[in-house]
Amino acid sequence: MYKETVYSAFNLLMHYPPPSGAGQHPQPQPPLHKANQPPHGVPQLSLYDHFNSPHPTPAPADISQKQVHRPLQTPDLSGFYSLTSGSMGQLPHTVSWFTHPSLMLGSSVPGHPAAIPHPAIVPPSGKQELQSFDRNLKTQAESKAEKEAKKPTIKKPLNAFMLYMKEMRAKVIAECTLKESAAINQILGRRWHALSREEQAKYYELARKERQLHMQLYPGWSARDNYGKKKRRSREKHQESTTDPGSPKKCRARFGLNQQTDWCGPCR
DNA sequence: AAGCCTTTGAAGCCC
DNA sequence: GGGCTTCAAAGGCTT
Repeated sequence: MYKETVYSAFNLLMHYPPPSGAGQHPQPQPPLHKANQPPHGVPQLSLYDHFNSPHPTPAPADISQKQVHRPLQTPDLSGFYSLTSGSMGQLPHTVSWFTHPSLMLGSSVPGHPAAIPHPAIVPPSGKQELQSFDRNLKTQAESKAEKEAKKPTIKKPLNAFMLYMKEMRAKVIAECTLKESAAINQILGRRWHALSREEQAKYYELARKERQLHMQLYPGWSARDNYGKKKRRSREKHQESTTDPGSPKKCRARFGLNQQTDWCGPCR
Protein backbone atom coordinates (compact mmCIF):
# COMPACT_ATOMS: atom_id res chain seq x y z
CA MET A 1 0.00 0.00 0.00
CA TYR A 2 2.71 2.36 1.04
CA LYS A 3 4.76 1.43 -1.97
CA GLU A 4 1.91 1.99 -4.34
CA THR A 5 1.10 5.36 -2.85
CA VAL A 6 4.65 6.61 -3.05
CA TYR A 7 5.23 5.05 -6.38
CA SER A 8 2.16 6.63 -7.91
CA ALA A 9 3.05 10.00 -6.43
CA PHE A 10 6.53 9.63 -7.79
CA ASN A 11 5.21 8.72 -11.21
CA LEU A 12 2.85 11.66 -11.16
CA LEU A 13 5.71 13.99 -10.44
CA MET A 14 7.94 12.45 -13.00
CA HIS A 15 5.32 13.05 -15.65
CA TYR A 16 3.98 16.40 -14.54
CA PRO A 17 5.71 19.11 -16.48
CA PRO A 18 6.35 22.24 -14.41
CA PRO A 19 3.64 24.83 -15.04
CA SER A 20 4.89 27.56 -17.30
CA GLY A 21 5.94 30.59 -15.36
CA ALA A 22 5.87 28.67 -12.10
CA GLY A 23 8.48 29.45 -9.49
CA GLN A 24 9.94 32.76 -8.62
CA HIS A 25 13.00 32.41 -10.74
CA PRO A 26 11.90 30.42 -13.74
CA GLN A 27 14.92 28.88 -15.31
CA PRO A 28 15.21 26.41 -18.14
CA GLN A 29 15.26 23.16 -16.21
CA PRO A 30 16.90 19.99 -17.40
CA PRO A 31 14.58 17.05 -17.83
CA LEU A 32 13.91 15.40 -14.50
CA HIS A 33 15.53 12.16 -15.47
CA LYS A 34 18.70 14.12 -16.21
CA ALA A 35 18.40 16.27 -13.14
CA ASN A 36 18.21 13.11 -11.08
CA GLN A 37 21.22 11.50 -12.64
CA PRO A 38 23.55 10.31 -9.94
CA PRO A 39 27.24 11.17 -10.09
CA HIS A 40 29.27 9.19 -12.53
CA GLY A 41 29.85 5.65 -11.38
CA VAL A 42 27.01 5.66 -8.86
CA PRO A 43 24.27 3.23 -9.85
CA GLN A 44 20.92 4.97 -10.07
CA LEU A 45 18.14 3.37 -8.10
CA SER A 46 14.55 3.55 -9.13
CA LEU A 47 11.86 3.66 -6.48
CA TYR A 48 11.29 -0.01 -7.05
CA ASP A 49 15.01 -0.70 -6.71
CA HIS A 50 15.11 1.32 -3.59
CA PHE A 51 12.43 -0.68 -1.87
CA ASN A 52 13.70 -3.99 -3.09
CA SER A 53 17.39 -3.40 -2.70
CA PRO A 54 19.20 -5.96 -0.56
CA HIS A 55 20.55 -2.98 1.40
CA PRO A 56 17.77 -0.47 1.25
CA THR A 57 17.44 2.61 3.36
CA PRO A 58 15.55 0.91 6.16
CA ALA A 59 13.11 3.57 7.15
CA PRO A 60 10.17 3.66 4.75
CA ALA A 61 9.15 0.04 4.37
CA ASP A 62 9.97 -0.87 7.95
CA ILE A 63 8.07 1.97 9.48
CA SER A 64 5.02 1.53 7.32
CA GLN A 65 4.89 -2.10 8.27
CA LYS A 66 5.31 -1.37 11.95
CA GLN A 67 2.51 1.10 11.85
CA VAL A 68 0.14 -1.57 10.70
CA HIS A 69 0.52 -3.33 14.03
CA ARG A 70 1.25 -0.44 16.34
CA PRO A 71 -0.98 2.20 17.84
CA LEU A 72 -0.67 5.49 16.05
CA GLN A 73 2.24 7.54 17.21
CA THR A 74 4.57 10.20 16.00
CA PRO A 75 7.97 8.70 15.41
CA ASP A 76 11.12 10.75 15.58
CA LEU A 77 11.73 11.27 11.92
CA SER A 78 14.21 14.06 12.11
CA GLY A 79 16.99 11.90 10.84
CA PHE A 80 15.14 10.64 7.83
CA TYR A 81 14.31 13.86 6.14
CA SER A 82 17.73 14.96 5.12
CA LEU A 83 18.71 16.54 1.89
CA THR A 84 22.23 16.79 3.10
CA SER A 85 22.89 13.16 2.47
CA GLY A 86 23.50 14.00 -1.16
CA SER A 87 24.68 17.25 -2.57
CA MET A 88 22.46 19.19 -4.90
CA GLY A 89 22.31 17.89 -8.39
CA GLN A 90 23.32 14.43 -7.36
CA LEU A 91 20.59 12.61 -5.51
CA PRO A 92 18.62 15.37 -3.92
CA HIS A 93 15.15 14.65 -5.21
CA THR A 94 15.41 10.94 -4.71
CA VAL A 95 16.76 11.22 -1.21
CA SER A 96 14.22 13.80 -0.25
CA TRP A 97 11.18 11.97 -1.55
CA PHE A 98 12.21 8.62 -0.20
CA THR A 99 12.82 10.02 3.22
CA HIS A 100 10.11 12.62 3.48
CA PRO A 101 8.65 12.43 6.99
CA SER A 102 5.22 12.83 5.53
CA LEU A 103 5.69 9.47 3.93
CA MET A 104 6.44 7.86 7.25
CA LEU A 105 3.39 8.92 9.14
CA GLY A 106 1.14 6.40 7.54
CA SER A 107 -2.01 8.03 8.81
CA SER A 108 -3.11 10.20 5.94
CA VAL A 109 -3.60 7.91 3.08
CA PRO A 110 -5.31 9.76 0.26
CA GLY A 111 -8.65 8.34 -0.59
CA HIS A 112 -9.35 7.11 2.92
CA PRO A 113 -11.19 9.88 4.72
CA ALA A 114 -12.00 9.54 8.38
CA ALA A 115 -15.34 8.00 9.20
CA ILE A 116 -18.03 10.66 9.43
CA PRO A 117 -21.36 9.90 11.05
CA HIS A 118 -24.00 9.60 8.40
CA PRO A 119 -26.42 12.58 8.51
CA ALA A 120 -29.28 10.13 8.45
CA ILE A 121 -28.29 8.92 11.93
CA VAL A 122 -30.44 10.91 14.29
CA PRO A 123 -30.46 11.10 18.11
CA PRO A 124 -32.95 8.84 19.89
CA SER A 125 -36.12 10.42 21.18
CA GLY A 126 -37.19 10.63 24.87
CA LYS A 127 -35.85 12.84 27.70
CA GLN A 128 -33.69 10.26 29.43
CA GLU A 129 -32.37 8.99 26.19
CA LEU A 130 -31.71 12.55 25.11
CA GLN A 131 -29.60 13.17 28.23
CA SER A 132 -27.74 9.99 27.60
CA PHE A 133 -27.25 11.09 24.04
CA ASP A 134 -25.84 14.43 25.25
CA ARG A 135 -23.35 12.64 27.47
CA ASN A 136 -22.36 10.43 24.59
CA LEU A 137 -21.96 13.47 22.41
CA LYS A 138 -19.71 15.07 25.01
CA THR A 139 -17.54 12.02 25.46
CA GLN A 140 -17.40 11.60 21.73
CA ALA A 141 -16.30 15.19 21.38
CA GLU A 142 -13.69 14.70 24.08
CA SER A 143 -12.33 11.54 22.54
CA LYS A 144 -12.35 13.25 19.19
CA ALA A 145 -10.30 16.07 20.65
CA GLU A 146 -7.92 13.57 22.20
CA LYS A 147 -7.56 11.76 18.92
CA GLU A 148 -7.00 15.07 17.21
CA ALA A 149 -4.25 15.91 19.66
CA LYS A 150 -2.58 12.54 19.19
CA LYS A 151 -2.84 12.70 15.44
CA PRO A 152 0.58 13.21 13.88
CA THR A 153 0.90 16.66 12.45
CA ILE A 154 1.54 16.95 8.77
CA LYS A 155 4.23 19.56 8.45
CA LYS A 156 4.45 22.23 5.84
CA PRO A 157 6.63 21.40 2.90
CA LEU A 158 9.99 23.12 3.04
CA ASN A 159 10.54 26.22 0.97
CA ALA A 160 13.59 26.90 -1.13
CA PHE A 161 15.53 28.61 1.62
CA MET A 162 14.72 25.90 4.13
CA LEU A 163 16.03 23.30 1.73
CA TYR A 164 19.15 25.36 1.24
CA MET A 165 19.59 25.67 4.99
CA LYS A 166 19.18 21.98 5.47
CA GLU A 167 21.90 21.25 3.00
CA MET A 168 24.35 23.95 4.01
CA ARG A 169 23.93 23.99 7.76
CA ALA A 170 26.51 21.28 8.45
CA LYS A 171 29.00 23.02 6.20
CA VAL A 172 28.60 26.33 8.00
CA ILE A 173 28.85 24.64 11.38
CA ALA A 174 32.09 23.00 10.31
CA GLU A 175 33.52 26.20 8.86
CA CYS A 176 32.51 28.56 11.61
CA THR A 177 32.55 26.13 14.57
CA LEU A 178 29.20 27.57 15.52
CA LYS A 179 26.31 25.64 16.92
CA GLU A 180 23.74 28.27 17.67
CA SER A 181 21.11 28.10 15.02
CA ALA A 182 20.17 31.75 15.14
CA ALA A 183 23.73 32.77 14.27
CA ILE A 184 24.05 30.06 11.64
CA ASN A 185 20.79 31.13 10.06
CA GLN A 186 22.02 34.70 9.80
CA ILE A 187 25.07 33.48 7.91
CA LEU A 188 22.93 31.27 5.73
CA GLY A 189 20.62 34.16 5.00
CA ARG A 190 23.53 36.26 3.75
CA ARG A 191 24.91 33.37 1.73
CA TRP A 192 21.49 32.80 0.23
CA HIS A 193 21.47 36.34 -1.06
CA ALA A 194 24.99 35.88 -2.39
CA LEU A 195 23.88 32.94 -4.52
CA SER A 196 23.35 33.51 -8.20
CA ARG A 197 19.86 33.30 -9.66
CA GLU A 198 20.78 30.00 -11.25
CA GLU A 199 21.96 28.55 -7.97
CA GLN A 200 18.85 29.73 -6.17
CA ALA A 201 16.68 28.40 -8.98
CA LYS A 202 17.78 24.86 -8.14
CA TYR A 203 16.28 25.22 -4.69
CA TYR A 204 13.13 26.94 -5.92
CA GLU A 205 12.59 24.07 -8.31
CA LEU A 206 13.22 21.51 -5.60
CA ALA A 207 10.82 23.31 -3.29
CA ARG A 208 8.20 23.34 -6.03
CA LYS A 209 8.53 19.57 -6.36
CA GLU A 210 8.29 19.17 -2.60
CA ARG A 211 5.04 21.13 -2.61
CA GLN A 212 3.72 19.12 -5.52
CA LEU A 213 4.51 15.84 -3.80
CA HIS A 214 2.94 17.12 -0.61
CA MET A 215 -0.22 17.97 -2.53
CA GLN A 216 -0.30 14.52 -4.06
CA LEU A 217 0.13 12.82 -0.69
CA TYR A 218 -2.25 15.06 1.23
CA PRO A 219 -4.87 16.45 -1.14
CA GLY A 220 -6.96 17.85 1.68
CA TRP A 221 -4.12 19.31 3.70
CA SER A 222 -3.83 23.02 4.14
CA ALA A 223 -1.31 25.19 5.95
CA ARG A 224 -4.38 26.27 7.88
CA ASP A 225 -4.27 22.89 9.65
CA ASN A 226 -1.15 23.90 11.59
CA TYR A 227 -1.98 27.58 11.82
CA GLY A 228 -1.96 28.89 15.38
CA LYS A 229 -0.91 25.54 16.85
CA LYS A 230 2.44 26.79 18.05
CA LYS A 231 1.93 28.77 21.20
CA ARG A 232 3.77 32.03 21.34
CA ARG A 233 4.61 33.82 24.55
CA SER A 234 3.55 37.17 23.23
CA ARG A 235 3.41 39.11 20.05
CA GLU A 236 5.19 42.14 21.51
CA LYS A 237 8.48 40.96 20.10
CA HIS A 238 6.97 41.02 16.65
CA GLN A 239 5.67 44.53 17.07
CA GLU A 240 8.82 46.33 18.16
CA SER A 241 9.15 50.08 18.05
CA THR A 242 9.77 51.68 14.70
CA THR A 243 13.32 52.57 15.75
CA ASP A 244 14.26 48.91 15.85
CA PRO A 245 14.97 47.75 12.34
CA GLY A 246 14.20 44.14 13.25
CA SER A 247 15.05 41.46 10.74
CA PRO A 248 16.23 42.37 7.24
CA LYS A 249 12.94 41.04 5.91
CA LYS A 250 10.86 43.21 8.22
CA CYS A 251 13.16 46.14 7.65
CA ARG A 252 12.82 45.83 3.88
CA ALA A 253 9.07 45.59 4.26
CA ARG A 254 9.04 48.66 6.44
CA PHE A 255 11.02 50.76 4.00
CA GLY A 256 9.38 49.39 0.89
CA LEU A 257 12.51 47.73 -0.45
CA ASN A 258 12.70 44.72 -2.69
CA GLN A 259 12.82 41.58 -0.55
CA GLN A 260 14.84 39.70 -3.11
CA THR A 261 17.53 42.19 -3.99
CA ASP A 262 17.75 45.09 -1.60
CA TRP A 263 19.73 45.35 1.60
CA CYS A 264 18.69 48.01 3.99
CA GLY A 265 21.43 49.88 5.83
CA PRO A 266 20.64 48.98 9.43
CA CYS A 267 20.46 45.26 8.68
CA ARG A 268 23.47 44.83 6.48
C1' DA B 1 9.45 21.91 29.60
C1' DA B 2 8.18 25.32 26.58
C1' DG B 3 9.28 29.11 23.98
C1' DC B 4 12.76 32.41 21.87
C1' DC B 5 16.13 33.57 18.50
C1' DT B 6 17.22 34.01 13.48
C1' DT B 7 16.73 33.40 8.48
C1' DT B 8 13.46 33.19 3.77
C1' DG B 9 9.44 31.74 1.42
C1' DA B 10 4.68 30.10 1.22
C1' DA B 11 0.33 30.60 2.69
C1' DG B 12 -3.27 32.01 5.91
C1' DC B 13 -5.72 35.81 7.99
C1' DC B 14 -7.76 40.32 8.30
C1' DC B 15 -9.18 44.73 6.71
C1' DG C 1 -5.23 43.23 -2.98
C1' DG C 2 -1.98 44.64 0.46
C1' DG C 3 0.06 44.11 4.87
C1' DC C 4 0.76 41.37 8.73
C1' DT C 5 1.31 36.78 10.95
C1' DT C 6 2.44 31.97 11.27
C1' DC C 7 5.11 28.00 10.28
C1' DA C 8 8.42 25.22 8.26
C1' DA C 9 14.39 23.62 10.49
C1' DA C 10 17.89 23.89 13.92
C1' DG C 11 20.01 23.88 18.55
C1' DG C 12 21.70 26.79 22.21
C1' DC C 13 19.71 29.92 25.33
C1' DT C 14 16.09 31.92 28.38
C1' DT C 15 12.02 31.89 31.15
